[in-house]
Amino acid sequence: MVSPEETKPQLAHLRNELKRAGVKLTHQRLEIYREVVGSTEHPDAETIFTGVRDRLPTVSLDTVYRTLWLFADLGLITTLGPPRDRMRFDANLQPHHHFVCSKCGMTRDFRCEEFNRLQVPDAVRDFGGIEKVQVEVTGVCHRCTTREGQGD
Amino acid sequence: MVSPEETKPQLAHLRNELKRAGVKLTHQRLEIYREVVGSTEHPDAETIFTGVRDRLPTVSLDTVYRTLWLFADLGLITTLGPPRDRMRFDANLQPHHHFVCSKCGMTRDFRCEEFNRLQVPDAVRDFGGIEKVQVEVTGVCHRCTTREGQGD
DNA sequence: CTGACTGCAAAGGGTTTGCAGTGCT
DNA sequence: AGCACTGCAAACCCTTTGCAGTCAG
Repeated sequence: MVSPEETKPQLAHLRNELKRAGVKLTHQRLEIYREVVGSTEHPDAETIFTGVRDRLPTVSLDTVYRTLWLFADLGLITTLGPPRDRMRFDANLQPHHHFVCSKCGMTRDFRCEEFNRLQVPDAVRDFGGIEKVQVEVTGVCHRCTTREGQGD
Repeated sequence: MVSPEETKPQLAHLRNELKRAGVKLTHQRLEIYREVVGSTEHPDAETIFTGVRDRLPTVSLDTVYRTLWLFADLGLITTLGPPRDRMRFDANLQPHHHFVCSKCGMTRDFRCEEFNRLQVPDAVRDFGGIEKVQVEVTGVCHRCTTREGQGD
């Protein structure tokens, strides 16, 4: 958690972006924003929900979801990993890396010897034992690029 | 899809591993294995389900799930991305990379200038436009390492 | 004031589980 | 023949949606 002082400049950013998007700055949005910005872990909706309950006793979980997605749409936060609506399986046991489409979730393997040899910084070892190092390239696949702009 | 010929040596591997684990090689497991190994995309359970229906007209979706998780437990396949499926949010907009615990899903950011400068192979551009390149380090965090072996 | 926002509750969709019949070893 | 495995259906959990009252601008 971060002290209120530190998040002040970020709150100005929130105010700005919401105004620019033409949406209202509500008490809920303010507190949810403070909660997610103040957390260095990568909270799920429920964690945010629990975290803001002290300050917003009547807030509901679905408002947390709606608000977080609003922030994500405005570019104030991002989501972790590919759009993971379903579990996906991978029979490729060789070292490889991924290209993931941020629109549709399409995932393709590619091989790269250079990436296979990546050395992780020592500090990362403080988190735990390392099993695998994979590069994830995010972008928009050709199909989604083509579809863009024309009526879905 | 891959021709039956190509998957033959892999099937021997399946037979081996199942025997070693003391579980039976059933018709369903064989076909599901062929389906997932024969796919270079990263199919979800439903896709596998549809794919094996021709050969297994009465198979059920839950058997597909059980079988895929069995394979994953035996190390015959892996799953894509972190283990659990709650959506997680990230307020860190700076370029950064992730350490992810494969047991509990705990995710931590780390910064690495060298990783920020990674050049992706040209061939990857054929998949689509590139927005972001992130390194994902998978391992087991200290907490899970400590818990290992002792009764949860 | 007024339209956007919230809270409630119920629906939705992917995944898992309990149970009894089936079939492989 | 025994026992793991499968299919069925219902349960489960996270997430989204429709609606009516509420609040920011």
